[in-house]
This record gives sequence, C-alpha cells and structure tokens, in this order.
Amino acid sequence: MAPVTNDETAVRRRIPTQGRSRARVERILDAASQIVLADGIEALTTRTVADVAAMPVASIYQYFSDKDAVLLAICERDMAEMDEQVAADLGRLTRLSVRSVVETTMRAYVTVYHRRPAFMQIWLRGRTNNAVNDYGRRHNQRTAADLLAFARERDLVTPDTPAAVAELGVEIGDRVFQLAFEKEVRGEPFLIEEGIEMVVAYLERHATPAGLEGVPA
Amino acid sequence: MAPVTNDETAVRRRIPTQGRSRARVERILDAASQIVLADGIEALTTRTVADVAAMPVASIYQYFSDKDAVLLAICERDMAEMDEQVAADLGRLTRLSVRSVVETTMRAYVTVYHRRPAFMQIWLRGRTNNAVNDYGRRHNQRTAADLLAFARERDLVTPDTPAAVAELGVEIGDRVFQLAFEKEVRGEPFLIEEGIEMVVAYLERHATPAGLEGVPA
Amino acid sequence: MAPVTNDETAVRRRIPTQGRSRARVERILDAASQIVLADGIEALTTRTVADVAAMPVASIYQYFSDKDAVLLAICERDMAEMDEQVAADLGRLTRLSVRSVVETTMRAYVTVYHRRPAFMQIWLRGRTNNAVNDYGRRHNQRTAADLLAFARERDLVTPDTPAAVAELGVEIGDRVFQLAFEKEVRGEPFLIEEGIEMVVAYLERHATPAGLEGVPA
Amino acid sequence: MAPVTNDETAVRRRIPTQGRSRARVERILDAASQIVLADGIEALTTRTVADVAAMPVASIYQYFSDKDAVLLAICERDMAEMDEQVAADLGRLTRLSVRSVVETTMRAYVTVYHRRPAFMQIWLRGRTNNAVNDYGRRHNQRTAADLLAFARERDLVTPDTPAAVAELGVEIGDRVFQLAFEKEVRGEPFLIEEGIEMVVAYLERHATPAGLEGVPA
DNA sequence: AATGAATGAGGATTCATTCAT
DNA sequence: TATGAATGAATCCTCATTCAT
Repeated sequence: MAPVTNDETAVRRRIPTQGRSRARVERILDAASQIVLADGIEALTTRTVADVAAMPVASIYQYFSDKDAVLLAICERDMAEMDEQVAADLGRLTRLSVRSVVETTMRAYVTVYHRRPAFMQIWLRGRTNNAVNDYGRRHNQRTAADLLAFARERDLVTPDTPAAVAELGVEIGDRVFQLAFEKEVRGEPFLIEEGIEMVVAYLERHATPAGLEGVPA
Repeated sequence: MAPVTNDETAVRRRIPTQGRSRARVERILDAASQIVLADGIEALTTRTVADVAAMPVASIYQYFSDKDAVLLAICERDMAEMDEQVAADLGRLTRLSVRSVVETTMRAYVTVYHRRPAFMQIWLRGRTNNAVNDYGRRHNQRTAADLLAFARERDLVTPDTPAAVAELGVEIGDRVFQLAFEKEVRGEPFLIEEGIEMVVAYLERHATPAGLEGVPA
Repeated sequence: MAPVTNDETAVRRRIPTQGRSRARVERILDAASQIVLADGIEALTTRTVADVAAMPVASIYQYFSDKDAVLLAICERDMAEMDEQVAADLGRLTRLSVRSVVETTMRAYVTVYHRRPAFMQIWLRGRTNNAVNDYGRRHNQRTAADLLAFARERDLVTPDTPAAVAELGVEIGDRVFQLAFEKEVRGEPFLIEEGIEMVVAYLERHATPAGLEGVPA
Repeated sequence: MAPVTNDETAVRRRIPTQGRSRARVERILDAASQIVLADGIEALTTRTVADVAAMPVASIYQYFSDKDAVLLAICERDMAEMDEQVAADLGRLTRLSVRSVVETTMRAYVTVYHRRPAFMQIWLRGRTNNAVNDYGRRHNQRTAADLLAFARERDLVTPDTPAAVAELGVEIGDRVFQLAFEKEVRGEPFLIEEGIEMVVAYLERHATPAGLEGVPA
C-alpha cells in the first residue's frame, strides 16, 4: 500500500529535508511529541515547545507556518511509519481473509501506537485539534480506499462493496482505538480484542466465500 | 430505564428551578447552546455566553460555579430527555430482541439529536471538554448497565455476558454517532444505518436464541 | 482608665444594641473573627462572612455600612475588653513604677491577645486594612494620653515629659507585639520579654526617682 | 557589610542587565514606584503599571514572572543601595561604639529613604504584600547577622550576645521607621531620634565597656 | 426588617504571532 | 537564517455593593 502523503504542511511553509535545518525541525517535532506525551495536547504551546527544543519561539516559525503545522508534521512523520508497518505486516501474511486482513491491520496500528506513544497521544487523544482531525479524516479515507482495493483484487469482498463500508470499517476501528487508549497508555486489551471482532463481524457481511474462508496469499 | 441524574452542577451552585431566575438560567443555557452550535465548543467563553445572553459575565456566576458547569447543565437537561425518549420507545416495542432493542435505542438517540441540535453539538462534537467527557463516560456506563439488566431480565443475552461487552456496545454506538454527525448536522444516514448493523452484529454474539429470534414484550 | 470609644461605626450605620438584631450583629462579628483567624484577613469577603454567619450577604449591609465597618466593630468590641483588662490589672498593683506600669500594661495586652485570638489576628496581622489601621492609631494615642496622665498624677515621670514620648512608647509596644505574634499565635516569649525591657528602658529615661524605685499604689 | 542579594526575581524570569530591554525594565520599575508612592501599594495593578509605563500589560510579563516580582525587583535594586550606604557610612566612622554603630546605621537608612521615596513607600508602607514582607524578613535577618558579627569582631558586645537580640534590634529599628514614615514622607524627626535612642538603650544592655565608651575604628 | 438577585469594575495571566535587526 | 523583543486579544473569575420586593 502506498503511504498516504499530505503536502499541506510543507506547502504552508517550506520544510527543509536535509542539512542542519532538518535537524532543527526534528528537534521541534521531538519536543512537541514529548510535551504532548507528558502533559497532554493542551500543554503544547509555542513556548513549551521552544523551551524543550531549546530554541527561540520565533525559530519555530522559521519552519512551520503555525502551531497546527507542527502537530501535522508529527502526524505525517509517524503516519508514514504506520502505513509501512501495515504494508509490511500484510505482506507477511500467508493466508488472506477479511478476518486476517482486518486483524493484521489493526494489530499493526497497535504496534505503532506502542512504539510511538506521543503519536498515539496526538492521534487518539488530540483529535480536538482541527488540523489533526482533518488530516485524520483524510488519512482514514485513503486507508479505506487502499484496503478496499487490496481486498477486491484478491476477491475477499464482493465487487459491489461500497467504499463507504470500508470507510466505516476504518473509522470504527479508529474509534475503537480512541476508546481503548483513552485511559490506558498501552490500550485496554479487552477493548482492542473486542473491537477487532466487531469490525471483522461487520465487514464479513460483505465478504466472498473466499474472504470468509481465506485464500493463500 | 431510570434517567441518569448528576447533581454535581446543582451542587456547585444552587440552580433555581422556578421563577424569574429559572428564565435567566435558561437564557444562559440557550445562549451557550447557540454558540456551541454555531461556532463549536471552543467559541464558548464566558464573554460570548454573556453577550449572547445579553447579561453581564458576572451574572453567569450567579447560577453556575464555572464555565464547565454551564456545559454540564445542558448535558443534564438534554440527557434527561434522551433517557426518557429511550425508555418510552423501548416501552412501545411489541417484540423484543437484541436487534430491536439496539435499533430502538440508537434511533431514539437520533431522534433527540435531531430535536436538540445544540446538545448534539456539545455531546458529539464537544467531547474535548473534560467536564463533558467525564459526564459522558459516566452516562455511558450507566446506560450500558441499565440496558444489560434490561436484556438479561428478558433472557435476550446469556447470563454470563460481561458488563464490558455492554459498555463497549454503548461506547461504540456513541462513536458511531460522533462519526455520523461529524460533518452532517442531521447525521449521515448511511453511517447511522451501518453503525446500527455493526453494533447489532457485535452484540448478537452474546445473544440467546430468544435474543436472536425475538420474544413478545 | 476610661475605655477608648469610637463611634464611627455606629454612626455610619445604626447598630442595634438589643433585641434580635443584636444577636445577628454578633453572629456577623463572630463569623468575621472566625474567618480572619482561620484564613487571614484577605479571606474576609462579604460572601465568606455571610456564609459562615449563615445569612444573606445583603443582611450584612443592614447592620454595617461596608466591609470595613465589620472589622472596626470587632476592634471596638475587643478593644473595650482590652482597656478593661489594663485598668483592672493596673488597679491591682500594690507598687507603682514606670517598670511595673509598663510591664503590667503590656502583659495585660498579651492576656487579651491570648483570650481573643481573632482580635489578635485582626489587630496585629491585619493592619493592612486602612480602617483598622486608623482606628489603631487613634486608640494608641488615646491610650498613651491616658497612661501618661496616670503616670504624671503619681509622679512616676517628670512633669515635662512630652506626650510624644508616651505615644512612642505605646506605638513601639504595639510594634513589638506585631513582631512577636507574627509567626507565633501565642506570641514569641523572647520577643515579648525583650520588647518589654526595651520599652521600659526607653521610658525610664523620663522617670522620676519615684518612677524608678516605685511607690505604694 | 556584604549586601544582601536575592536572585529570586532574576531567576523567575531573566532580567536583562543592559541594552534597550534594561531601559524598559527600568520604566516598569519606575512606573511601579511612582504608583505605589502616589496611591499606595493596593493601587499597584498590572494595568496601572502598564498604563504609567506606557506599554502593554503583556510586556510586563516579558521581564517579570508576576506582579510580585516587580515589587521584589524594586526592593532588591534599592536595598542594594541601602546596604552600600550603611557599609560606606560605617566605614567612615572614626570611633566605634554600640551607639555610634546603631546611630550611623539607622541614619544611613533615613538617608536612603529620603533619596528613594518610592522604595520607602514599598518598604515601609507596603509590607502588606507577602513577597515584600518575606524579602524584608530575610533581609532584616541578614542585616542583623552582619551587624552582630561586625560588633563582635570589634568587641563592642559581649561574645554571648544571642543572635535574637540583634534581630530584635533590627526589627524594632524597622518598625520605628515604619512608624516615623507612616504619615510623614520625610519621616517624623522626633520619632526617628527617639527610636534611635530606644534601640541604643536596648542594645547597650549587651555592650562591653568598650562598646559603651567606644574604641578607635 | 430582610433578602434574592443583579452587576460594574476590575484583576492576574497566557498565548500565538509578528517584526526589526 | 535566526531571534530577542513586543504585543493585541483573550480568558476565567471575584468582589463589594445596590435594589426591588
């Protein structure tokens, strides 16, 4: 699956992709992640970021058009990793079915949420922020489209399965994670497991016999 | 089902239930609803409320201990209505099954969201706010417990169905609504319908044969 | 010694001296004392007083012209007691000298500060308040005049001792108490003892031989 | 005597010591001084300071962590001058005795109070403020310790003179000034003179013969 | 006499963002 | 490119006091 790219941030203000600047951008991103992780998204102010990144507030505006752009950049950075994880884990499957695809995808998400707790915080708990929210919505749509294409190509779902069904599946998966990670940093296992079951049960309504029984990858 | 009551707001500062004061409280509540509805929950400040309600900021504090209390009061007011709607609609059912109970309950919610758009806004889009969020969490738990008891008494679900399953059902229903009402003030019909299917499909995993086929009310 | 009376409060607004009203005034005074004692003079607001006194805020204005008047009333009430204590203790002396008069007077103050901790709080720690401060200044002047007359009549001090000397003695005694009671509710004993010595040493500069050696009362 | 330094303010927020910023800090300090001098310490609000300093309220927070820090900064600035004045005047003495040391020190204070009326206002009349009060207490202790060491080294007081005696001396001197400057901006001369006598009389109780008669500096 | 209700006038502090250098 | 400095615009909340009843 192709990673979902979003150029908006880069457009708003040119973000350098190499050299010393690159390092400073990373420092800002890391600082922001750290703050959100430690004290929640409301604690993220230009000052706190600048303090943690040990650079002047004004420097943030050298690389980012505004505060939201920082959040978005983190999302993009870590979301690329997320997409890669999903692609890799799906690629490793030997037997494909609606269940195995859903399960693998959702567990890949959990893997990354565990590896990137700050991203989890921003992504699952910081959806307050409009920029984050919009990005999320778009990413979910793209992910749904990709997954649907993937499943259709392999005859796991009926050809007439509407895009909206895939989208709902992804969105609900998303909400399940929001719920599971709400109180528990590692996500409540029961909620995660049951959430997977729920999405599987829902999507299997559109599965082909092959999608139900599974086929060699 | 017993309505979920939460006296916290009233406790924080006495809210009069009659007389002219009552009217001013309503004016504040309505102003707040209007603001949230029009510009989102972040637009709700003591000043905007006071302006819209055409009264001094200080007057708000005559009736509410703080800003959160205003939000909470709206939730309580409209949530009581919600509970009544659910109870009434369930009471009108002639045939009970997991599906009919879930469907009726969720549609009752939609009914109230349509009737109370500001509440919808606060409830579904304003979960940012901690006070609202906490109240929501508690209300969801209570609702889940009530519904589970209701289903158990009528043998619709297996006796060992864990409380967490009901909670997940309610929470996911909640999230489905958040999703459906995110862009569309009336809620996206497709998402609502499919969301109902999803919750039904999930909960039927714990249904008794009676719960699947249905029994006379 | 005649008690120092200050009618200002009563003038500002008529304070009833009998009947049910009297009881309500006392309740306000006691509430205020309690608050100041417990949380300092900044905690004294019309609302806190009303709450503790279990009556509406507006009722306070029935008896007192403003917040300051409440403080003043406490001062007057307890200061009368102070004056009585001083007069009584001086009256019990069998041998009069500058030292014995100063010592007796200052110890009488300590006695009352111990008996009326709220008064101590207002008087010694709450001199912030202009009303209290002004009242204090006036009372100190009157006390100084009374004591000087007392000492002169008995030939304890030289006839030409200026009033200002007595005033300074009283004022410094006052400051010694402020200092001694600053941290310690009962007053730091060392500071009290030394303070007495200081005032005695100062005033003995104006003593007659009789005032130094002492004369039968 | 070493000046009493207190870095708290500078720590709370970096105060620039040179350049244009320095000038703005001075403007704030001067504005605050002016306000306190004109209308008392209660008139000192962020807004009044900003108005008088002709800069936005927010700018105050560029240099000071909070309102108290402004007061403290004035105290520190002028108290340093005070310490220098005392040290200089003591250094100029040709004959040392308890009396000459006390007298010189107290007159040095008066000199600075005359030169810095705003400081006098804050220091002597603004002890209301907790920050000022705490700073004052600490400074008094330090001053007492320094003076005691000074006097001991020169055998002016008995070696066993307790620290508390010096502290009481300083504190009472402080209170004498509070009293003398209460109504009179230049301090009531009589009160100042008599106050000096009082402190001298008290401290001479702990003087050595040398401390009474005086020794060459 | 008593009081519920109403409010004008502040008060401290925060924050994202923009410039001049 | 980098940044120290500056600030407009808000934000929530408190309090003493006054009326109409």
